[in-house]
Amino acid sequence: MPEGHTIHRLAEDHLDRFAGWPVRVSSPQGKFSDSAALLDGRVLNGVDAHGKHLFLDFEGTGWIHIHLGLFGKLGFGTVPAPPPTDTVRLRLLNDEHHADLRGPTTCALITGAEKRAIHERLGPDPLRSDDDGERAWQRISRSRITVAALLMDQKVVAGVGNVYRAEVLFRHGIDPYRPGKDLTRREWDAIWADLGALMREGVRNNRIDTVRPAHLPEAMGRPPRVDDHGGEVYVYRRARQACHICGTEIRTADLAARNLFWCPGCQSA
DNA sequence: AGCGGATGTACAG
DNA sequence: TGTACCTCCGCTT
Repeated sequence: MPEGHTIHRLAEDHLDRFAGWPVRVSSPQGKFSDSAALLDGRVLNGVDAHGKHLFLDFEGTGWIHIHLGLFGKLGFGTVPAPPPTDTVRLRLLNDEHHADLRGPTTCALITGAEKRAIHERLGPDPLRSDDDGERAWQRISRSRITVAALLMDQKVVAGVGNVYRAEVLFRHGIDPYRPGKDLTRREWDAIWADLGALMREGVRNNRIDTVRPAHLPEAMGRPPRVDDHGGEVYVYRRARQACHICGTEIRTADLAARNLFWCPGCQSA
């Protein structure tokens, strides 16, 4: 259940467990069998992550491109690996570890050129150290689209999903329906910096917490909810409950087929 | 047992 | 804008 922090964490986890050595590659479910046969026994050279896209570099063969979509999961374990169930799209295995991929939107063997094309259609990622928010600002500041929709558009910012969207707009007191062009440069710079900090914390903890880093107002110290997703949040999935800061009922609405959450008391147009 | 949802995206019209 | 796709989990019967 992935936003960008999950993918960057998975990249690190693959690097730690599999890089530098030959990897046994298989597709128990069958949908990736042809590519798995080409990859089996090759050395994993490195990994990359951009937004919600994960890339694994196999010596002399190409990249495995993984996108988890809404349901995809990657699970790690030690050896001996249990018999794979019939939903395991991809299994990686070495002398110490295994990794099972289930339910991804994408699991494909691609070339370097194809990988470059994917990077080109993604916006800057708050977790990629060479990226900055400038390109995103160019689009946001000229757009009549709502900031809530812009934040979810991976061509504008890569890696933000429904939880970080809701939480970052809450933290900065911005009504989700405000058009991008009505954001100030100062507001955007603060959002971009905060996304970087929150998402780095997300990579470290492997979950989304929006209590820390606590460079926002003291009032934010009130006890937040531990959501089903396992993190501490202020508005995400808190519809009709009282805002932890002002007591107003948290609202929810459908926006582009996703559930939006915000506090009408704290977030202004 | 069967349903509805869920941290997502792509495509059709 | 609607729909299809991938899987799992928790709730209802």
